[in-house]
Amino acid sequence: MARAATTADVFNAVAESRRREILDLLAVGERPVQELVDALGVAQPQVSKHLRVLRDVGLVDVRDAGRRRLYRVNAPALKPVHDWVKSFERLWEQRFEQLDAVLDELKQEDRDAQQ
Amino acid sequence: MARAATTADVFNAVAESRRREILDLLAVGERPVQELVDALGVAQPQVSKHLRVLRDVGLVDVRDAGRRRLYRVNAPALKPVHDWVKSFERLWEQRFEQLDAVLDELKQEDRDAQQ
DNA sequence: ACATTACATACCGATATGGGAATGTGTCAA
DNA sequence: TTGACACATTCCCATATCGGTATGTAATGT
Repeated sequence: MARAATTADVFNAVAESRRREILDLLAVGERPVQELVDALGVAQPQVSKHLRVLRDVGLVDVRDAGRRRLYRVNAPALKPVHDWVKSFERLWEQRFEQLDAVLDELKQEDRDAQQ
Repeated sequence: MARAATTADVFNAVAESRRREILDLLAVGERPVQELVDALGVAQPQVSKHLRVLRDVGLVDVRDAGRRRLYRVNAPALKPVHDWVKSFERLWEQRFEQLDAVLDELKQEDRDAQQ
């Protein structure tokens, strides 16, 4: 065995920053490949390959329009990521509350010290 | 150039399913390495290496306890992922609303047909 | 028909990655 | 002190992945 296949799932597809950039651009609306190439400053084959990965995991859909191909985000495919991360939300809110408590305490001590 | 370094950021750290499993286990509470090894059924060195990656991106903290090392989640490190995904929330809710609308429409047609 | 445009795919090379096995390091127990 | 235990690190290997370049393919324009 060796490295596990990574482009096979949404988490890995999204792990690549270029692909996140692509999704960010498509979040605004449908776009042809060339626009993405221009916006990203990346060579066309690279963009097509990233789009291929995104398509394979269902993160984007395509539509033919003459000799261009219009890509768009399929947002619901991100739900697994959202749900997983959300399960930790409680934990970090807890953390921030604790931090707030500590800060309040420090302020209080500060006031006490000044009297 | 070649492949980009991937373990360097939170998105990639979390892209590996084993590491997500580790975080899930640690979400419950602090645990020594051996417990993770048992729970995951993975060899100890592999677990230690995954923990190393998680530590490097700040997703977990360690605490020495005798000859054991207790790991715990540092949830706030997940916020960048949460925030990014959340920016797409609006899009998929929109999608679901559209789906609901279509379903309602179909139901209506169904009722109409039965009359 | 031919050139051009818009994409996709194939191929190549460099490198990062994960698993396995072996080894190193520090701590506790007898 | 010696052995056992808990964990980290190192080395090796197979492979996936990314970028770059070249090529294939389909649609449009002349």
